[in-house]
Amino acid sequence: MKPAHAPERTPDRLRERPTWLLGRAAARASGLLASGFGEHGQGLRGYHYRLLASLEQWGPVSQADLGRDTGIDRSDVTAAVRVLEDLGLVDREVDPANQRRKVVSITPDGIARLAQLDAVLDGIQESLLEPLTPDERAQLVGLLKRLG
Amino acid sequence: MKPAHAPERTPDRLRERPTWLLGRAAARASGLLASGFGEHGQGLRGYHYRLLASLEQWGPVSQADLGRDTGIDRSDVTAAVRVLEDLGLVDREVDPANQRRKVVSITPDGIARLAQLDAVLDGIQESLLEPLTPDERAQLVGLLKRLG
DNA sequence: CTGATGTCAGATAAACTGAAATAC
DNA sequence: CGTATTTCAGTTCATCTGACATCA
Repeated sequence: MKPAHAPERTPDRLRERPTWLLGRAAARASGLLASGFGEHGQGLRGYHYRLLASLEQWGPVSQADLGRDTGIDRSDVTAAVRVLEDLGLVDREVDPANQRRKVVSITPDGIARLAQLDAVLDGIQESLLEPLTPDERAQLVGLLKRLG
Repeated sequence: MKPAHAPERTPDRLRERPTWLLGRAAARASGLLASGFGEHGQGLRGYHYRLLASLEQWGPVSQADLGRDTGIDRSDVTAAVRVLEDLGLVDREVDPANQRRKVVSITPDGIARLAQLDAVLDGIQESLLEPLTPDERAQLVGLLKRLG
């Protein structure tokens, strides 16, 4: 009775909406990311990558600053840093000049792992942007940066 | 002792990554969406909007098809449709030709509500895309569509 | 029997909230 | 005292998984 389900019946109200398109693209990216990190990331997730990237670039900082730099809530930084510490990817010590602070720094293992994760991300990025030419990719990046 | 926290210390590894930029933009969009729908949506969320939009455009369908059209899992369709039904925005009846199916259709109230939500989304879209010119917005939409 | 459908119960990842202890 | 830091516990939203009874 019922005709076969049409493959593309996304409502027009969504089709052209930037909010929707952004959500779809981000969902695809995060799907790729989850499976990529699942295979090669050994339990690490987006939060961990962000923290390692920040530590590698900016050097040791307190957890609170780490949260500000990466846009991760302090309470979530706590848990993620503990994971990284247990894996030996970061060190953490109390700041002698301020006993409240715990200064986090990346270890050589952490730097190596960051490089691996970066390679994983390169692959993800490639498959995500595969439909676009290099020029278009740069265009997209430029436009997205302006939205920040 | 410690210098004031620099405002922009997003790691370079993230700054230029489409995956990251997409995530940030989508997060901003969904934040705007949550607050916009919170104020004017009377408890409705993204799922409900998507379902109403699909029903309005394509007419009555089974819940399973509704899920396929909107990219919502059928288990989530169940809950969302129940909410819409309780609000009188959709009707639901068992398909007489196929007792498994429940055919969902949008009501006049649902159509009116959809129009309201659409207006809310217009506002959200405007504040999200405010930094871009009309040409750039169209460019962005075009590029994002190609990623699907 | 196979397969589609609707439903439920629960898990997940990312983000946020509120409260507390500690140190400045 | 007021404020910053870390931590814990709990919550939200969107998404997904697995199981199950029903019916074609």
